[in-house]
Amino acid sequence: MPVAAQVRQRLARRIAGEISLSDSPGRVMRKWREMFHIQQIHLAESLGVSPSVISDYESGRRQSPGTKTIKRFVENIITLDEQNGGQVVNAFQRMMGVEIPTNIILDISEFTNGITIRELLDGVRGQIVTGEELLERELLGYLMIDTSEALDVLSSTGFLKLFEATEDRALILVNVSTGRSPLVALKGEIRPSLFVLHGVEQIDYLAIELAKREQVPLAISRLESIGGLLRRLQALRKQTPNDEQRADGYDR
Amino acid sequence: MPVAAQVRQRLARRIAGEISLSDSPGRVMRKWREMFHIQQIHLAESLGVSPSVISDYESGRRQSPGTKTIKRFVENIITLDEQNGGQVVNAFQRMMGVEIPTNIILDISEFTNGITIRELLDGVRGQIVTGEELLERELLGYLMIDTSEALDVLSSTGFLKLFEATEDRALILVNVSTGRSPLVALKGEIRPSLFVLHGVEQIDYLAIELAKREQVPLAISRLESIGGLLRRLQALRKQTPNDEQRADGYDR
DNA sequence: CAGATATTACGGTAACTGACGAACTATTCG
DNA sequence: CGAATAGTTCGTCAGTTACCGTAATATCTG
Repeated sequence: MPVAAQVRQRLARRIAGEISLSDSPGRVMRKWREMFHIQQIHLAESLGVSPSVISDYESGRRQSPGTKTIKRFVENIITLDEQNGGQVVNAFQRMMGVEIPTNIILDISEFTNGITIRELLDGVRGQIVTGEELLERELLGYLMIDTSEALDVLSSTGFLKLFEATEDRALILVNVSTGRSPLVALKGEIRPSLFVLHGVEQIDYLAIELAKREQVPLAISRLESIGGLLRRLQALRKQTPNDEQRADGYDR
Repeated sequence: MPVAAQVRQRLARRIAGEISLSDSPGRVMRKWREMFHIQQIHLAESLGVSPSVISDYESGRRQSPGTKTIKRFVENIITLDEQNGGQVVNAFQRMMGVEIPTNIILDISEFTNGITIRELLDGVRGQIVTGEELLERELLGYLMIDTSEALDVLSSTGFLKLFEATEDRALILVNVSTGRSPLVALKGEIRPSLFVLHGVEQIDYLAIELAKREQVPLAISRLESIGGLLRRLQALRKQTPNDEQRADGYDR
């Protein structure tokens, strides 16, 4: 089996398993649909059903969807992403080796055409703290994680693996208190090209020192909400859509 | 989360995912029930339903079981095994790191109280080919794999990992042609305590040489069918049942 | 081959899924 | 604000699931 198909299958099994074992399958379905940046309408279209059906599942009106439904759901979200250049599947592929619990992942994507650190920071209203000289470096994607959750479930080697998995990408840490804990895990050679902290009141001096010493750009975002951050990241993803695949008049 | 719970969860997700994505969920359910050495009657009892219900699922009368059903099914087979000493879950735990496709696994279990190589060979009517001096070594479990299938899907490092995962255990290879291909993969330090080949007409001279050189006992089984082999292995598993858990008069 | 054990096949029924569509509510943006 | 966009709610209904129980088969084991 080709590698791509294998990754696809592993991811599919993972999602399907999570849905089936959940006490509220609908919530998990929603989580994954959102992780794949797919709207109900587009998913519905792809499944050949009315959008209200998706909403009924996600809201829990249907409490125990059958395997056929789950299978169609999982295969469709993955296929839709693949048709879109595999931005999410490919990003996940890097995570697969790491065994990261998906509940710490708030958002993940590759950029179809890389964007620079400067462009990303402009997009999310981020202020660079250290590493100004690297603003023109290209980012291939980003990963946004829930730091407080991650600190609970990840060991320091877990963080290290996360850093390795985000090589050449931006690691966006939200729900950060001081920034110290994640940054101290920074040891290996392979690391993200950019750290963005969100939700810090008082940034830790050691975090800044470490970022300087380890030569990794560090920025903070002072956006109000995580939702706003997410929306701005979406806008960056969309900047260069894969036009060949778009014949239906929609501009996703 | 304790390690045991994590293994349990990973296995549960895997099974649930496989069921949900299958075109015939019932067949997959049967596969796993059998892998866990649980009878329909006992599973039904544990689920609080009539045995015909299980049969209906497995035979495919119900084509798209709901998540509730899948969840209950998966959790019950795992719990039943755990109540029984975790013979299968623990055996699987060693496989988890290896990422072995489950379709090559025909049977897997730990022995609650180890048995010797001699006892196992007596039980399955096996004839030792080389390694007579090691007949009194203890085996902690066994793994039975479909060799022809394994040769298709496993690389030689895949085999090596399989060998590592069966340290102190018996590796029973069925559908073997000459025994050469699996044995040549034998290189590392960590390896099964016993190879049993089933279905060989003419055992390969190189296989014997390798087993001798690598000091690993090699035996062949001349039993008619794989089914017979499976049944005899069952008998060995049952030899020392975990009596405290048995208050219902059944002798599983 | 008998007798026990395990599994299947199937008719029946209440509850629920899978789907529609129309009306409704948020949210964003010029 | 008003339109556009995204998602929700809900009545409705045909088809299916989830379950039972019983009778009919397999499958072992002595």
